[in-house]
Amino acid sequence: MSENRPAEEKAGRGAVRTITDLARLAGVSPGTVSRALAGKSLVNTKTREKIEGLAREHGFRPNQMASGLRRQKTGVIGVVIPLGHDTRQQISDTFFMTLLGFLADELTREGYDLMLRRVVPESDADWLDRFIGSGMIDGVIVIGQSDQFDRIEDVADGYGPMVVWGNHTEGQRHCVVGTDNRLGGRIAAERLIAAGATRLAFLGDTTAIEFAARFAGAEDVARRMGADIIALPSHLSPDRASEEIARHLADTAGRIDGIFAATDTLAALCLAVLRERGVAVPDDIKLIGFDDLPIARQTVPPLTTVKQDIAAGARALVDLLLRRLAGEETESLVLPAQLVVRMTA
Amino acid sequence: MSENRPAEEKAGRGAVRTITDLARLAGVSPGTVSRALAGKSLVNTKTREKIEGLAREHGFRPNQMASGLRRQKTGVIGVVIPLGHDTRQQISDTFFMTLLGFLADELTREGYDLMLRRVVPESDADWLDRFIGSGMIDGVIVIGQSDQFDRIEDVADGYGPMVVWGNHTEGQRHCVVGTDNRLGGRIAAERLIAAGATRLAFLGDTTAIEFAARFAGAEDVARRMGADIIALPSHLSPDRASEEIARHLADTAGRIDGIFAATDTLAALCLAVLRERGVAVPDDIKLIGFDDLPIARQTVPPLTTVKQDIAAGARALVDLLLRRLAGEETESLVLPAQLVVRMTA
DNA sequence: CAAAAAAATGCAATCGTTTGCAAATTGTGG
DNA sequence: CCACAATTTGCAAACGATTGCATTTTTTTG
Repeated sequence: MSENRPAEEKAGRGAVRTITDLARLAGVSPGTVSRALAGKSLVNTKTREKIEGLAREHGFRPNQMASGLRRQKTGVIGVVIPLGHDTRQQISDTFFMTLLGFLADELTREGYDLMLRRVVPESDADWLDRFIGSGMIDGVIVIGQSDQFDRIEDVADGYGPMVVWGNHTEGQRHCVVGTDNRLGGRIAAERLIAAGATRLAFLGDTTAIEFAARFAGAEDVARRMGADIIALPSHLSPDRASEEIARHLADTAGRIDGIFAATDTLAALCLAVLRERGVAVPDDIKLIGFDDLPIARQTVPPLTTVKQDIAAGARALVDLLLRRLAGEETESLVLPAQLVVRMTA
Repeated sequence: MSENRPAEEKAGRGAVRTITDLARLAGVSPGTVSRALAGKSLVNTKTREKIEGLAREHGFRPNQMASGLRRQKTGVIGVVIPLGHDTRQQISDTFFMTLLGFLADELTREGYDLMLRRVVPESDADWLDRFIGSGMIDGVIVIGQSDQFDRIEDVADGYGPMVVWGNHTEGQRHCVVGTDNRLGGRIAAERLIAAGATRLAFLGDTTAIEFAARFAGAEDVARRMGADIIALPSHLSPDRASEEIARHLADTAGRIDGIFAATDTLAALCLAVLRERGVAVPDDIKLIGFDDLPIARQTVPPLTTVKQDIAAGARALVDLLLRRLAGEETESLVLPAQLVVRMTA
């Protein structure tokens, strides 16, 4: 398998590793090879073809590190997921993972690679600067503000190519893409009330800023419509959430008739607990989720929910980031939330 | 905010960007700064502290690209998901995403960064060599062999630091970590038959090698126990799978009484379709899944399934890769599959 | 066909860090 | 106080690709 290569293979001591090796083979200078491979117009067509042929034949690809160093750009976008509260398992949260999948698609399509980093801000206050300062990435997408709003704001002042998925707050300085959580909260509460509920509960951790906004939206409507609403804090990871939900439902038994869950995952869990307790949905308690993940369609009964357009979100994140990389100033983008009526409310 | 820095800030024309800038500030040579920051023992303790102090003060971090170039290692591990058949949406497949999450954890713990790449081998035959040859990664983890077994074998001959998640085949040359799919298939079929089923169906695309092995295992048992088994091909993405399952169930109505779904996702979908058709599970048809994803606990009734230990898989992938990076030869690792009995079989 | 313009190529510096080797500094023992 | 060893430092050459500028080659044109 190594004997069927002609002499130059041995002369070059094995494979063609650098642009200089290839230049030697082609009988030109390294500069010309570089230009040929980069598709620049300054190279004679015949020379270029010869070089491209040799490159293909020897499976040569220019070293991205060296290229990156010289050009001061890497072709890599960093994607970072800060695990603020609720450390464990958040990275496998379906919503984030779906968003990540779409981001991978979009970035690939634009010719960028994706460097994924999962950080725990509590034990690593420096997480964002470190990533940015590493010199490995041309820009960064932060998935979820978690409880790191202030730190992100700080960084945004001195670093342009950053876009964040999360909640938009009046007057903030970093560029954010996200669903209108407050609107979503209003939509959810309106639906619950329209379905006949009057004593509402919000299920989720309101220290997370996105969830706080959803809760606030629901409160707006409850107040306006003369309904009650209470917050039932809960973690996101299924194992912990299950117990917490069970406890909440036991504590509030008979005192609530409508639940707005912060995510579909929580709603599905809640549905299971309600079933165990023999509570009929939607007859005894109405239930509405958030996100419209695939699971919403598969619960029994299928989940009424507030849809976030994840694909559109990913597209927007990448689009805005590229614009910022090009030096443009960009505004934040707030995506609409949309009611999806199924069977639980 | 820019006026409260002492004079040297202006002298350096803004921030401290390179090791040379910092050297100037500290009054030493770049080499010394490099050694100090790398924690080498050849530096005087006092000098080191001074340099570290300045670095912290100015938020300086050495450029990873330059460092990588010089040291010929990047500190980055590539993770690539080939989307062989069933192109669309596979990257958001829950199983892969969960595995990816654990991989991120493990790699971070070992001090590596993770570069994620999603490829479509059909339109890009060169996917693996390109990634490896980019010079951006020290090693690669391939998630899922898809239909790219041969290409992976080819590459394995010439490139050491690669580990693959997937199915183990007798005599293969690349290092693989994966569940014993054939065993899993046997376990599933045994359970279905023990629950009283005799006319079995396997739901899933048997051109994917992992699924083929699961099917083969089930066939082993069916043959031995005198039961029938047929294969019902299906895509993985929920939208397409739903219709396909509906069609299959219509076609085979009354002729099967046990279904082995290739993944929990398919099983959950299947459960929904069965419910729509008014088929009782497990009374009329027994159903068993594969993976033991969170969703298996949340279906109604909860899903009996064959568990893969994803966390252990991720740990093994990283562990083997690091050993290979250190030049060790490593054997493939086959993880056991384990029956989890819930309500559907 | 010579001169000028255009195209193609080569040269060498550069990106920022690391590291082998040499030089300088400090410490030690006689 | 000197010779010599042990520590610290500095110097300069890498790593591999890119690119402004100078130089060659080719083409065009009067």
